[in-house]
Amino acid sequence: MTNEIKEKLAKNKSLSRIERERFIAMFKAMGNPIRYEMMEYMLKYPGCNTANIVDHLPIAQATVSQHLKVLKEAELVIGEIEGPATCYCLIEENVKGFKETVQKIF
Amino acid sequence: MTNEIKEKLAKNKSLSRIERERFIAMFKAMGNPIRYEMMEYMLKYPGCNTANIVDHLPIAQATVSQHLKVLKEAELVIGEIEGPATCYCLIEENVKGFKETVQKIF
DNA sequence: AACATTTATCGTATATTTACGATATATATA
DNA sequence: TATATATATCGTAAATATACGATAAATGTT
Repeated sequence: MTNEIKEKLAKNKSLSRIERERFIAMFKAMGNPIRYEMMEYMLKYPGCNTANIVDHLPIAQATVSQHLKVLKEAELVIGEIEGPATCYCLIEENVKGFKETVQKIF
Repeated sequence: MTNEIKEKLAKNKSLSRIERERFIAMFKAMGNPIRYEMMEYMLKYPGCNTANIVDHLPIAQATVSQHLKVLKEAELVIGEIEGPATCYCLIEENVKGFKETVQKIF
């Protein structure tokens, strides 16, 4: 089987209900300017903490925390407790998976 | 200049404010299960009309029309009037552009 | 011109999202 | 143990999204 055919088959492989829901939740999570900015910030400053993000954005700390929760629930981002602070990073594997799925779909 | 370097530069090229807003609007538009389903349906049945989409979904015609408006405003979809009906298609160029941008970002 | 068909828009109810201040929680330090 | 610091959660107000039925608008047909 040629690689071309393999690729076509791969492109046709549809997502399970769960995968699909997670994929859509990722779109939704990134479809907000504040959260999009957060993603970019974490890409640029991996391991940044909540305070860093708050300083970088024009919204209150409580709101930042809420947006972080959305990104965490979408499994795009992980927060690791480090002392009294929480350090945030993109979940590279999942971001990669998201990007791959975007290529397959549409 | 090697292709590798060209690619890296391309990856660093950031979006203008307008491009960025459009990109985020696309995420938002696709971050809804009904609209996501519509996109898939149009991919499968390019040129389908509103009635086809209504038949395929569990929501009222008015709501379908509203969701179509969102996809149109996000420039992901175009509707061409054909007699009394409107035929819908993905805007392939923009979908392609979206996919490319997703690769560049994150 | 009257009527049927198809889609968009209007008005509106409900749900969800977004934002904030206040407060709770959790950890580090004095 | 008390205090300071960092973050999450709660309660809530306001904005936006989602859904519907009713109706308008646009086109094709008789």
